[in-house]
Amino acid sequence: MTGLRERKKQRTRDALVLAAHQLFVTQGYDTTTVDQIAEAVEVSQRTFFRYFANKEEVALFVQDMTVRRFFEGVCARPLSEAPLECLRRTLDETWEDVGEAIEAITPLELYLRMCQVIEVTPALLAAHLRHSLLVEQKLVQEIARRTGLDPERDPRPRVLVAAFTGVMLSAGRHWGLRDGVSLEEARRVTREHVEQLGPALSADWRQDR
Amino acid sequence: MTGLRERKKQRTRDALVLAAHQLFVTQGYDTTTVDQIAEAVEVSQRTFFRYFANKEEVALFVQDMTVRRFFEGVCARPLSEAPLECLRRTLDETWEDVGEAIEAITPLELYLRMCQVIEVTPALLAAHLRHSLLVEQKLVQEIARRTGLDPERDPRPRVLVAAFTGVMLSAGRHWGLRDGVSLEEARRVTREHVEQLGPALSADWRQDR
DNA sequence: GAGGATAATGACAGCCGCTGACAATTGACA
DNA sequence: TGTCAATTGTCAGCGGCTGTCATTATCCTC
Repeated sequence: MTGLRERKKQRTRDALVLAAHQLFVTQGYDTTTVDQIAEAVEVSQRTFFRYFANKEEVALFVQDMTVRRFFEGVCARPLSEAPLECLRRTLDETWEDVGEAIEAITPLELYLRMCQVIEVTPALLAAHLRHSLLVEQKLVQEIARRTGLDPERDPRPRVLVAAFTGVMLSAGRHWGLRDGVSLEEARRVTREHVEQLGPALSADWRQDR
Repeated sequence: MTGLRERKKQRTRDALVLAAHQLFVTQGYDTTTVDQIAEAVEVSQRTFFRYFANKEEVALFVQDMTVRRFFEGVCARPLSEAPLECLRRTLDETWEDVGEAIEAITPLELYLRMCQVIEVTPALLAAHLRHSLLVEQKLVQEIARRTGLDPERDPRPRVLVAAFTGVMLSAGRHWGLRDGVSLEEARRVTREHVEQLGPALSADWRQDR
């Protein structure tokens, strides 16, 4: 099914991601040069840029994959579910799959530490937010499709998705900036945040949680 | 009150912002070099980088100012208002002030066109999102202060602010990517989106708007 | 299994964003 | 007016990124 050429490319790409992650995590993103990454994999700098459009991309490669998985999960849900419910359920059910997909490329612990690097590196944080926005737009299209609304005219798909992804990013950030990070902890924090979406918007916060 | 030196700096900064905006709007962000901006104001490239940390900063200078105004508006509101209400009211009441503040630096129409450039330029969009995130964090602190909650423990300030700014960014984007842009239109679109925050989260979208 | 078509890589040159260092100029203030 | 501090220009240089072209490696067919 896959020729030698194809497999070799895959291996090079994975090696670049792995080497980059290790360098970023140990010595920081800004202080790591593309030359160092390329050298670690024994390819030329030019080759690196044939695999990744820029330095950010290799740092966000795994991250982007997880987000893409989430989107695909949403698309696969039954149409009977209400929009918000659909997003929430997908979140709950994609978690294990994503964990496996990550470990196919890089050790889980390395990825988790990379998440922290992303949060504290302005350039990466910015790129991460932009990438999330792209998926957000695709999500709007999907929610509109599911509900049969025109995404250009009815603001509700936009509003729902914007609020939801805003909260998810916030949760991810809150989790990533803590000391101990684990997939389970991420899941817990994210769920907690999404659950608070309704209460937080209510007029009165008097009642204790 | 201000010495000659001070005034000169102010003038140089404004001139750089203005020249940059004009160049960005007419020939695009990526194709405009810092050298061109510096040359238009007749300063050295090195001087440009003494006024702005990077090329993005000059492009987002006015934008950032408006966001900062909004934040200050929130801080000035009476404590009696509920969190969401406070954000909504601030939005409604800062609009004219912001318009004036913009025109003190650059023609309004130029700024509006610059907003569109930001939306279609990946690097600027990313930086814009990151800057918004910084303000988001400050907003969380402020909302927590107003409600007397611990922003580290209670997720509601985070969740509310994340949802709110997410929707605002989405509204801004929806507005900026249209053909005709005006301040009034922006206000209308933003208000509409924020108003839909509650309905969009409800389980059932059956009822027509 | 030899051949040519095609794809991946390396080497090189060069642009642009950005920074450090130092000297020259300009405004502030006694 | 002279001294001090702030602002600026110049220059050298690094790192991200791209175009180009020759070289090498895989693929496919006969």
